[in-house]
Amino acid sequence: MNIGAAAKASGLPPKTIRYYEEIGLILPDRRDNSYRDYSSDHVHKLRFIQRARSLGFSVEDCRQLLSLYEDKSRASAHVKELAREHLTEIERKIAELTSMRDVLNTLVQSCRGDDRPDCPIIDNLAQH
Amino acid sequence: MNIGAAAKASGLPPKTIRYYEEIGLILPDRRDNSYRDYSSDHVHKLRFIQRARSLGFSVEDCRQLLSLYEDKSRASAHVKELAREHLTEIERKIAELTSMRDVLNTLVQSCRGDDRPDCPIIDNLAQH
DNA sequence: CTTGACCTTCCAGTTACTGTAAGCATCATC
DNA sequence: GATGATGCTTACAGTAACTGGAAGGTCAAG
Repeated sequence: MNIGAAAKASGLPPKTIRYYEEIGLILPDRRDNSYRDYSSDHVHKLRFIQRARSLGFSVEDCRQLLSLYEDKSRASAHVKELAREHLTEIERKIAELTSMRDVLNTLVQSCRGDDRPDCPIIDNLAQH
Repeated sequence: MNIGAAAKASGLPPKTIRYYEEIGLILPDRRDNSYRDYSSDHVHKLRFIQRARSLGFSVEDCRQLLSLYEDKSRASAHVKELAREHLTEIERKIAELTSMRDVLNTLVQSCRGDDRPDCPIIDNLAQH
């Protein structure tokens, strides 16, 4: 399967798939014309990565997850540990963004937003 | 004031302050010995930026905000608009992360996490 | 006069791609 | 067989916002 077809099948852009090859994540075969050749197993793994990425796992996490996926005898505790660390990190980000949102919301609410120059948002930034 | 002192006063690392000079955000004076020299106004602006960055504004947003801050006659509507766009973006990110968290949470809950190989987390990544 | 802290510049690395350009390969059509 | 449209190849540059490190100049204290 050419890279274009693999892209459609996996939901990833060709550029991204080439990038994954460059960093040694998914290494396709090559045809005589030097075209990349993706098997259904390759595509399966690409989709695996696509899904993990959509859950916010880093590419290095994906590498780990793939190798855990390959290792049919590994303990599920290992996977769970990775997922839980990631979950913790996501929760940290949510908390950070939520706190930003609350402050910003308050500031935006308090600004009249008319043609006059006085602005509680700028004032707040300036005073701290 | 040397960069080290400006760093302490603004809460930003010296490296970051140099970077802000490099991109033309805060341009300090120079002494004869080529040391950077920060006035209290410079430090004030550095703190302004630090605060805006901590609310998640991009560096380019900070540039805009600084120029709005400088322009004493600009309409507050202009500032509010910028803040509201940023707020929208933050809310989008929160929604995205929350959805990731929910899925991950479910998966982590459903995985026993023992020494056996079967793992709903990996299964979920693989099946999609 | 030396030591240590602080300053300088410059270059490379980070994350995960994305854009662009120059140039083959393939395929459908005439 | 020629042609034009895709699709493929590589290689290089750019993104955001720093951060780390190396090599070397400056300054105050002892």
